[in-house]
Amino acid sequence: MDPETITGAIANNVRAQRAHRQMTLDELAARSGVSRGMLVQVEQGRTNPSINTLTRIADALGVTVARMVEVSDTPVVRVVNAADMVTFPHGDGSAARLLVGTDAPAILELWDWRLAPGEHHDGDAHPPGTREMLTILEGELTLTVYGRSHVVGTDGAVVFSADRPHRYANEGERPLRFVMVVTEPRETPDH
Amino acid sequence: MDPETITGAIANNVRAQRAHRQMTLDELAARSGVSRGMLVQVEQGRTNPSINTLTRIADALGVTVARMVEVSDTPVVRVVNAADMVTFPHGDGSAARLLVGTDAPAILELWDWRLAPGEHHDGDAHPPGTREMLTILEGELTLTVYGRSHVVGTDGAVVFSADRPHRYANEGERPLRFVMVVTEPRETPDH
DNA sequence: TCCATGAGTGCAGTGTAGTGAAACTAATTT
DNA sequence: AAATTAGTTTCACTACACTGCACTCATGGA
Repeated sequence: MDPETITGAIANNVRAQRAHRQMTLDELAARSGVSRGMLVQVEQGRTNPSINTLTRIADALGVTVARMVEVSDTPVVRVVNAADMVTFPHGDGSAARLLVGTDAPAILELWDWRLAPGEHHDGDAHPPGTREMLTILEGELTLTVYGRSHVVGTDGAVVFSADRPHRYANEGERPLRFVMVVTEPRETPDH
Repeated sequence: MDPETITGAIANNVRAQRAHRQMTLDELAARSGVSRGMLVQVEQGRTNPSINTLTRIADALGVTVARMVEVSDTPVVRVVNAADMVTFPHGDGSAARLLVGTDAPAILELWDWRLAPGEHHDGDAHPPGTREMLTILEGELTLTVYGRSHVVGTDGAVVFSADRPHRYANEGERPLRFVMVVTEPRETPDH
């Protein structure tokens, strides 16, 4: 991502937020403690603000810093056929399919998991903030997070923070199938 | 929001991302163009990086800048039993079940939908930024967004922007069941 | 017409982000 | 032992973000 894209997004966001609140440059300057001249430069994308400056501006506008640096993209409808999906074989009768995923503005992945009886999978510790949400289509899942185990039955659901190591296990006697949603940073071993 | 909170979040995020990719400081420095000494300071939250620096680091790690500055609050493990879920009956043989949901920092809901043949559901126009992601467990879904229809077969998946009116329809002859994820990254920017 | 308000520019001065290199730990490894 | 690798600190130096103030240029009332 080009740094100018970010500063441009910041420019748009700051200006839009300020306009939305009908604040003048002087008001925002007084409220944020950032000089008016600097605000002009930020709103024109002609500077390279520090986190400190950005934080003060975001606070004065009542929004999060994350929103300030969000690049608005144009979403479209994307259909993924079953034949095009990536499948990660994991054992005999076990596999994980990445159904569909996005990476902006919020990273989301939708997975279809199958675990044969006795099988398990150890998930990596995702970056802080990562959450996983899943529902059991058939069978019974034993989820271990934070050193504690939770049993989720068929049609049950669970949401948890995945920034720690965690394990999915099929300790039952029937095949296990569940759909999982992963949100937050993704773990593609890119380039 | 305290600037130190942001720099602390950046520190955690950068360190977690780098560790997850098993990159050394030298590798990240070479890839990002940010000096190794600076990276150490960033990862310790002892500096006030500029957007330019942040962008280069985020790029080298393959994540968005917005994610770098996100403050992660840690939700606990929450298991929802099938008996406790809220079901919205929708017709004969049709129903939507809210499996599990969160509302901070981003709204995330997991739904289990069933539509009998001939049934349909019109979704409201969600706030800007809302996305829906779903996969078909059985049957065939006809999704209409932006005035255009898309047919998604069993095991297929689709992601689309839900800030416009949209319709789920079962135009097939078999029962339709699909799991849907609704995400709304931003709360309404007012007050 | 004068006056007020808001947006934007220009500039000297200051603080500090950021660099590059060197040197120091503390684990591995040969 | 010696050599390697990764993390951390220190230091001098440069670049520029940021401030504060004083301007100009609009628009819009009284």
